[in-house]
Amino acid sequence: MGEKSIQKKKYILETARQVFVEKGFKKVTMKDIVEACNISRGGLYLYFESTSQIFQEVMKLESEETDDVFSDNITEDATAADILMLFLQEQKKELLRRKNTLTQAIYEYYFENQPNKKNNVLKKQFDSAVKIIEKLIEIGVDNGEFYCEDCQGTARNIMFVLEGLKISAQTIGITAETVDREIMFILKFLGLEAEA
Amino acid sequence: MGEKSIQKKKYILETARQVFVEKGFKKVTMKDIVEACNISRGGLYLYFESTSQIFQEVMKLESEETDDVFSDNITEDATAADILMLFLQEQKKELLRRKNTLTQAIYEYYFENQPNKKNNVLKKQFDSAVKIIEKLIEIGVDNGEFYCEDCQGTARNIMFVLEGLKISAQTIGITAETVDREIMFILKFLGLEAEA
Amino acid sequence: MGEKSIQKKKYILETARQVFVEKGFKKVTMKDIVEACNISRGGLYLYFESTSQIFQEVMKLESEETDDVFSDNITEDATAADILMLFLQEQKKELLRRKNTLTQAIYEYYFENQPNKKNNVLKKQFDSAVKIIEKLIEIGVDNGEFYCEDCQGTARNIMFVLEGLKISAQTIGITAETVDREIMFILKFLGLEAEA
Amino acid sequence: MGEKSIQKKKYILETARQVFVEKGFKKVTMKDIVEACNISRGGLYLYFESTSQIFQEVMKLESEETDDVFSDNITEDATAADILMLFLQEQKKELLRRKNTLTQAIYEYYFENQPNKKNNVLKKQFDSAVKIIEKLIEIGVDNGEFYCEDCQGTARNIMFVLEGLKISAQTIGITAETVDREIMFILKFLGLEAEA
DNA sequence: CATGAATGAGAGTTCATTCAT
DNA sequence: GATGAATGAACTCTCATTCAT
Repeated sequence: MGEKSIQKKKYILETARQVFVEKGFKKVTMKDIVEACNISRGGLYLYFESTSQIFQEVMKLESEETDDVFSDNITEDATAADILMLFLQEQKKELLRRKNTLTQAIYEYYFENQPNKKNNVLKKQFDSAVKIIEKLIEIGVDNGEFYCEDCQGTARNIMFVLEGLKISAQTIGITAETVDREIMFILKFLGLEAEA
Repeated sequence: MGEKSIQKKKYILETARQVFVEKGFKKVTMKDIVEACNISRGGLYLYFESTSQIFQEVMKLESEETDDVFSDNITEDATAADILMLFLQEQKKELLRRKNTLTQAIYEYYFENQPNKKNNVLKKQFDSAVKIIEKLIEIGVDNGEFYCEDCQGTARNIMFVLEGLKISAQTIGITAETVDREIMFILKFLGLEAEA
Repeated sequence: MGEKSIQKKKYILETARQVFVEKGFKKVTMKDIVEACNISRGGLYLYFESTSQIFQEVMKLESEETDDVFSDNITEDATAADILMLFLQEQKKELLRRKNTLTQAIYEYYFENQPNKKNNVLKKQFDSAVKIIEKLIEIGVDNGEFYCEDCQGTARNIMFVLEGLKISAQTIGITAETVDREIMFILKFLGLEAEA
Repeated sequence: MGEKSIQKKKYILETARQVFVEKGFKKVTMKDIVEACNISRGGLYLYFESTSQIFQEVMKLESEETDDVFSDNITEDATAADILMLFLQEQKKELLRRKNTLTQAIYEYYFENQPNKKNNVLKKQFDSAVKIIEKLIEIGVDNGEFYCEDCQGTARNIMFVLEGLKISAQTIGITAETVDREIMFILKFLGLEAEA
């Protein structure tokens, strides 16, 4: 596959991403993507053979690009509390962003694909996030910033709360206040008197 | 509509429920339901005019039938802790039941319908659950069973954790241990040394 | 068939008439009529077996009821010119009445049924109208009211003009002025200086 | 759309025309046309989206092709009477042609579309025909061929008679004699002793 | 590589007609 | 007589997928 092909493939994935953002996963058809990309019907099949495959590659691209909220924004002398706060604010932004989110599509995709299967990417992301938060809390505890008896349990709890907020955002709707309240609840639990 | 019609309508709803359990909401077609019910194409349209309408009535039936976990099972001398425990165990059972659950279908339905709209039933259920748990905790605190500074915040937090577990069960998969750990985390937070 | 049955049949025909007025002939379904009559689906079949049959009976009823514009309204001492004028004014009213007319339905019905067949009722009506007008003109000529060389030809011509106006009313639309102009044209041809 | 597409579109329109000729407008389905054209169900939708659209284009094609009876057949030294006669004979041919006529379909189409609306093509054709005939009569009068007091009125009258004959041909049936008689009536009115 | 015409399966929906009650 | 539930055929329309160019 030449350079040009790679470019085109990337173009298709980026355009398709937008389609998934707008329609979720299940309702997207090859035709939708063809039309969004302004390419020929047959053309799409040269690169991909199903919406499932396209969506998988969209998610892959997404995770490659989003990667490191942390490494990008963290200064030398940031405290654990700073970093945790940064992470939570990042999540808040994501939660409240109604558009430009793949959230629904990802949920729909995982509804019918591979829950419990090995290499469930979503699970890996979840677990890795738990680990990072755990470490962070441990550091905070060591520094005397936080108070926490069960760092891993707390990290896991935080992640489930975030998941709960995420799905609620898509189904019952949540406001900035709701998120702030949950964030403050978490921080207070860690012994911080937070002002979100 | 006669008695017989009512029976048939109920039969269709129960059969359709199973279809939604198996395929979620978006992918279900009128044809799927017709075939599952073993009735004629036109027959279904005598009772319902769209999968959306059917699904709404399925949810309604569901909520009517599930209604009162509490009132049914609570004895005179149950403590607040007993009742909370009962509630959490009930949730656990629901969470782990992979089959026979409308969860995915409900999420899919709300993905494309009425988030943020008035009379979002899901939201009402969520809010009412928060209130019940809040009351329960207050009673527990008054009785000296629990320790809790922010009853409402805690109730809300519990519900978001449960939501997080619910969606996780459908996407990344969860085990009984995961649920138990979260339940214990909650109980410990309320000052109970729990044995799940 | 009892008295009650006859009443019901008449009720159905009158209600169906309205349906044909609104939708023409081809697009009317048995269901339309059932719903308009507020009777049961099976019930209609006890009396009629197709929209065609119903329409035929509607037309029959119509012609029985409309019968005699002439006999009803003509005074003893009316002149031929008076009567002709009365007839033409009657036609004008009918032509301009956009609603409550079976015209379209009748045309549609005859489009697919029996043109050229014996007992084409429409043809009989046309021919009989020509004859009446012819007689009228003859009387007028004898009385010195009209001038006319070819009474039958003129009568026929008048009827074709009226047909032309009738179909034009349904397709290109006509105004009262258009009708008046044509009536005046006819009258002038007969030697009358008409004020429509 | 390539040359081939244009050819195919034309092929569909020509085939569809035949279907409309046979069944009128209202009863024609996309399926009828698909089958007549011997193409696939979806194929037709690549070119047209409804029977209405197809019919409109059929009429357009028809009018483009029929256009100029006059310009094609009129010699240098033709008199007004010659031309009028030619026109009337042309109409006669059309009137008596029972098959291969769109007449019924056109009537049905206009029954449910745009009577009285702006750009009612049928109305424009009618009005333009009136104008042409009027001019023709004026020329004839100037040349001493015709006698006529109200050229416009006469032209309009001729057109309504022709309309009357046209609809009568479709509903009660007419013979060549009937048409001839009407043509002679018209010619005599203009002062010509005609031999149809 | 790329196009887009073409196919045909399949979903939605409506109705004429029948038939048990 | 009367009802209206039920059936199944027929129609509309959309798409995944293929294939000649």
